[in-house]
Amino acid sequence: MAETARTEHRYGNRPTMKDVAARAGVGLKTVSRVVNGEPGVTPDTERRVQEAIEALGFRRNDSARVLRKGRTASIGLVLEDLADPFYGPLSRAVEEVARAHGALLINGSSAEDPDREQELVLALCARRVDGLVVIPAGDDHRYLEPELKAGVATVFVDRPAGRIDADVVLSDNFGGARDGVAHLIAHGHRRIGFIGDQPRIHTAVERLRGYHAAMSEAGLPVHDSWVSLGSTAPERVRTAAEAILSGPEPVTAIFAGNNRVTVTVVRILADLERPVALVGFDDFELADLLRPAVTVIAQDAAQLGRTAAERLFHRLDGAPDTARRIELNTRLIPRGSGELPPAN
Amino acid sequence: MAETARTEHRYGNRPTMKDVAARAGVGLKTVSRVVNGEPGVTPDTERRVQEAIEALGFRRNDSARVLRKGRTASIGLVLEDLADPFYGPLSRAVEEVARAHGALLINGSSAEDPDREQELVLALCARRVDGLVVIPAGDDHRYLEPELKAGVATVFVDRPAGRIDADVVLSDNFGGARDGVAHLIAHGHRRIGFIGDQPRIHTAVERLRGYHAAMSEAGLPVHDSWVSLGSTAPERVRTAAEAILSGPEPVTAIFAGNNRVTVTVVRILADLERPVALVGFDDFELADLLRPAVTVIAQDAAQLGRTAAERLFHRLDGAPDTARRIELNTRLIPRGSGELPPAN
DNA sequence: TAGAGCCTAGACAACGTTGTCAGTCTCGGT
DNA sequence: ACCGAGACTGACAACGTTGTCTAGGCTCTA
Repeated sequence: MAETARTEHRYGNRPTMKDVAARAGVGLKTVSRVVNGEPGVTPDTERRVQEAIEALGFRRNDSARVLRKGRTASIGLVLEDLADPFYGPLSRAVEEVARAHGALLINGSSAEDPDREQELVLALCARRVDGLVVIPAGDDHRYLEPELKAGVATVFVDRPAGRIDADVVLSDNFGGARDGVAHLIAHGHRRIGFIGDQPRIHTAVERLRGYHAAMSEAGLPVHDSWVSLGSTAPERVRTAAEAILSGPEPVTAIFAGNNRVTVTVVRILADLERPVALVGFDDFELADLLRPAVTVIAQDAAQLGRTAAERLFHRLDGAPDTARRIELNTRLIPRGSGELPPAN
Repeated sequence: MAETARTEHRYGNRPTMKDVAARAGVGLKTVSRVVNGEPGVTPDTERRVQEAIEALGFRRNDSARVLRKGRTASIGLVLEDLADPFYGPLSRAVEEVARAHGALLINGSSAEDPDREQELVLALCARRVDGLVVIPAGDDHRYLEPELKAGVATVFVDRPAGRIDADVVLSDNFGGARDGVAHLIAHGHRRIGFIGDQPRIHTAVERLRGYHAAMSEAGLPVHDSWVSLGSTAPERVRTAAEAILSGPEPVTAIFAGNNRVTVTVVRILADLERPVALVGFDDFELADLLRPAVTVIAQDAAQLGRTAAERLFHRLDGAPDTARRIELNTRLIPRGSGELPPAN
């Protein structure tokens, strides 16, 4: 009892079930039974084993367990940037679902780099995660084919998979953008700018498509110079915005293609004298406290994550199913900036 | 070449090195050598093996590898809430450092629940992560002793470990809060409120201590009703703020103990007629765009994460060292809300 | 041409766990 | 006293990989 644990291990080595068994004077398998709460162990034996576990500070090695059992009880999440506030709620939602299914979450940021995405995904597969939730950076996911065939459940979120048949959970980017632009039109705007993310990115293209749809449905022409797709770096957005706002036919309203663009545009408009209307895709914290408060097309990031993760575990729980495309609605939240009338 | 892969595996099973070896007509170990880029393989043999790998869609099973090698090349990060914008840059920074060291990041949210923290940490240990970065929720980490002894490098961030000797990386919470409150005092305030997080949380207590220090250094009394520690839920903060602002001796300025409190307070002050000065601990996006822009004590979350992760890998790279406490400076960013004069 | 030395390759054990199976012990019924 | 049933328990193989060790073939030199 007061006897201290003495081990013969090299430093850094951890006690194994074998060590526990030796100390408790029982067989290896009995320790395994105790550790896993399997039946068929006398209370007395169990107590001895528990004491040995306690004394040695034993902790089951899940790597070995995984090797034996085949399942890792962990899922991987690959997204663009952990630090982006849009992905916070999403990953949290995925984590909650994973937790509810007793799984851990391993995640990484692709930094919007397809090679890095692939590297990460394959590293996760090598770890034998049971499933993957991927917000794709690249547009060709054929490299995943062997993994899918091998049974790694995979769900894509926010953007569809490229050249491969897989589940995907999306927001209605087209419809959301169309609604947002239509909202500006309804408030009298005729010249509306669009500043979006890189054309490589599916959401950017879809939202641009929504913009064009709204304009054309209203019979409004679109001047090439009103549209700008590219990096969301503040400098790039600033340049684009300044061009759009100062050309021969300056716009009276801007539709911002995502939260980062919106924030930069807000900064720019704050320094401007004439009011320019603004609707942004993605809601963001404090949007309601700005003056004017920012009208947005909100998508429910947490719901995206939750839906994807649930779909994932649904697959893991057996139900083999054909790939499905789930699209979530967006919601227009009028707050002021999108209701400003045009100022010529 | 055009021959399709035919396998005898049960569905869901993945090819192993043995399968690859059989197909390539070589020994198991040769496959291992090719997969790991070890020398001593003829170009011709290597090609045959590569073809077999390709054809079968083989991917090394890292679980087995880990079991054999002892290191998992992964580290765990336990924080309070992935969705909290404060932790985004922090986890991203940890991830970057991990990546630079070829390690993956496994993370989870403790939801500020000590039991859940322990559960998570131990699950990570069972996975045999090489190291841990922990933002503690609890205040007793003796449960980690066997792990530390077994060589799991551990660094605590943002708050110190409880009842255990371990590395910790902190912001200067005391100094930062003192500076912030002193700033308000310098602008003429005498009655200053403090709304902070739960007293269980180290940072909350330290910041409160800073508040008291600044007040006492200025020879100002502190009325009990001016101070409120508790949950950061908006309703709680709102109640606290309303009490502080409406008592017999209403405050003319508020020091908000963290970003969530600050945001809620901003909302409340926006509905108020009389101007109330505000300094918040933690910077947040768009703080500069609010009117008035919000003066904050900024801590560098990314730097916290980076420092902690680097310390972790430093330990993993051999250097056994005594536990160290690293404290990072905070920075006062005056933006307007903290420079408002008192309005009686 | 024989022997040394090098390069390539494979057999085998080990990592720590779990599933299978067989052995021992106890107890109750006859 | 004996047998069968049932409850405990442990020996052993297997999971897929890597480290060690040895074998075989080749080249090079004396």
